[in-house]
Amino acid sequence: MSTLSIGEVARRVGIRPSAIRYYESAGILSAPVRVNGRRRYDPDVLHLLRAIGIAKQTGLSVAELRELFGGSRDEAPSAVWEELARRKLVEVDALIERANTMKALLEFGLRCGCLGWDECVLFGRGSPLDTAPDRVRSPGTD
Amino acid sequence: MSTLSIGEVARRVGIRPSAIRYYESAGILSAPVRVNGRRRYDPDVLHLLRAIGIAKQTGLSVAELRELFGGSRDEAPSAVWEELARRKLVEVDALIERANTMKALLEFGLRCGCLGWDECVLFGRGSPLDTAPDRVRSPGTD
DNA sequence: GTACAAGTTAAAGTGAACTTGATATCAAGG
DNA sequence: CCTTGATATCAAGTTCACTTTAACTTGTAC
Repeated sequence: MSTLSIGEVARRVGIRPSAIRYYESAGILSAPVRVNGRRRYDPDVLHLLRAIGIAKQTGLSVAELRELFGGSRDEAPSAVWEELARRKLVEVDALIERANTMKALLEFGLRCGCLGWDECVLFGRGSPLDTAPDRVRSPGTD
Repeated sequence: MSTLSIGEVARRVGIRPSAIRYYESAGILSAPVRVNGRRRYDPDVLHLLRAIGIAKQTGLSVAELRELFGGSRDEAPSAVWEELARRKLVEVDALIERANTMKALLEFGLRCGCLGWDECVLFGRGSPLDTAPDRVRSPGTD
């Protein structure tokens, strides 16, 4: 029915209209129907925007969002799409692992009551942090 | 022993010397001993920098890193520190949940072979994305 | 019909997190 | 002695992801 204004959509997903226009200009969202020049959205866009929100929060860049969500969505996922999705899946797994490490680190810091962080086993030999770094999308690590 | 040069440290943790100087100027790292003006690091800084790396990847800002890691580390965690750590723990849990949702989303997209994403149950009624957004540190969502 | 809220565009501005450039210092090797 | 390479400082530049501003059009309320 394409009944939602840009303001409605923005309000419902908790972002600003300017962000929606930006996503459109960035090729993440396809241009919606217009009535008298105003964008009119189908309610389906709410799901898409929420998916985009999740993806952003799990570390995907706008460029990656375009690759993942920018397709016309009128055809089945392509081989290129699958490639990216598989790569991203690996990275999301890595993120979950690091988040769990961070959780352990915070919990230990809260629980230990030790003589300062210097003494924490988490920062010493045998620490879960003692392994080589293995980062996701970290800029300037070339 | 404070035997590592800034270049050595950078190389070992996989970041650039400029990042280390930046962390120092930002109050995340305390200023190390200097020999002839050059920074000399104790190997312990490697653990700290790896912890900082993990924290950054789980969404903490430089300001938060300063609060968490910027202390002198010569005293036990303060009440303020505990407050922040507890808050961050909740956010990290939320991040893990969202990352799992993203994982499910990607796996579904890879597995479904449906007639385009429009048809995916993930984007329709009853989707895990159908719930209200609940974001962490999202800018401009005021 | 007039005011006002909400929409439009293009261009410029913003904040975070570093990086880069200019200039200078210093230790070691040939 | 001189060049090389790593380091130092400080200011300015860069990238990303939006937001804000300016100038203008529309739909709705009074």
